[in-house]
Amino acid sequence: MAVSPTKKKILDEASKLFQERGYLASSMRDLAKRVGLKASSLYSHIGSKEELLQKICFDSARGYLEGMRAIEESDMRPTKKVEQLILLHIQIATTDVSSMTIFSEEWRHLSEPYLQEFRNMRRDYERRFGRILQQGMESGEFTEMNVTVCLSTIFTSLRWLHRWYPEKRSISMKALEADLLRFLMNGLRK
Amino acid sequence: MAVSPTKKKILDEASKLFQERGYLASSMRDLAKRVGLKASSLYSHIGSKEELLQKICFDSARGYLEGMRAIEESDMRPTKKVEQLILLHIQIATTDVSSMTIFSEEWRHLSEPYLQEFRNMRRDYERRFGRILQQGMESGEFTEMNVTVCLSTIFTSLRWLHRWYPEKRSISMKALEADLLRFLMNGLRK
DNA sequence: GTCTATAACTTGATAGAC
DNA sequence: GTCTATCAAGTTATAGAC
Repeated sequence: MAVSPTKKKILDEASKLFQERGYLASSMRDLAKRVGLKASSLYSHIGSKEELLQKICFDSARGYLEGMRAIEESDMRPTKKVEQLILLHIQIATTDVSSMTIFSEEWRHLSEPYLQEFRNMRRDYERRFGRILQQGMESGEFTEMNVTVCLSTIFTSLRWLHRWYPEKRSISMKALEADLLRFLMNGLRK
Repeated sequence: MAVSPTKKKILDEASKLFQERGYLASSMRDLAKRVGLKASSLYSHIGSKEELLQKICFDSARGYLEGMRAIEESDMRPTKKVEQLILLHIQIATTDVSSMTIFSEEWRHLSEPYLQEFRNMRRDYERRFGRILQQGMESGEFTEMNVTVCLSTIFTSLRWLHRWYPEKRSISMKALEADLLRFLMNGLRK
């Protein structure tokens, strides 16, 4: 299971490169240059360009799903669960910026059957998130509204983090998290 | 200023194609096939592939900026202004789905000097939107929080519309707009 | 493992006949 | 205006020497 240092470097640089330019606009020559190799040498460590995208996408997906399971199994109120889920997204976005971007936007360049598999995992996650929102509405903690609207709004608004974060550090991380969490929880309340 | 029917068809199909697959993943041969021509024939009507992207991006930008100006010039309260801006976004997203997507995500494939110009227009729009939010906080209509956080959250959450809308029609357009508006205005209130 | 060389293919765009 | 033919450049990936 130990990953060689070169392979790790390739994966790290690929994450950054795909984030900056997008998967399609990133060539294996660009990647090799950043790693300090010729393009052909990359293939001693990896099988293909898409394999890199697959690894990034599915590793990220695993992170979300594990976090979701831990929260589901707890006996918190829906309000607290949603708070924890939002904090999970924020934490992933701020600790692993490049993967988050790729996970959010580049996954559609996966080929089958990976594309289908990714979509399934995503839908599973969304359904489980939606179920918690539903519970919160039924228990009267949240205002009644279309679950898909809430869900999509929360997801996409958590997605801007990965664009914004690497740039400005004028506002402290803690303050940012607090304001974002407050805005979204505010949106749900009665 | 009249655009020939063929040119219009090329623009329309380009919008749809770029939205579905992304700008880079769309080839001129794909586009030609949809239009019902050979790739080389496209160049009797347009100058280049990027010219299509430019037109889509800047036409969209114009729509937002015009809407912004009308709202700025009115004498509504900040709350009402923000409501109107959100409705403007919803309206653009639901009437011109493909352009909205490209405007949101594909603009970065513009080359200079268009890229710089686009960024400037975007920043201008964001600043003006931010100023209204600031006014609302100062007047006590909105809760005090980081303006960039509000702004980015509102923008990106309005952006999911263009992914969601073409698919599901189970919820009526009016209900959707109402819930989304409510969620976001809720997020701002004290 | 890394390199050079290259295969096999796709891309945007052009030339020139009709 | 549309076509066929083609160019020039770029792509992922492989072969084989070292």
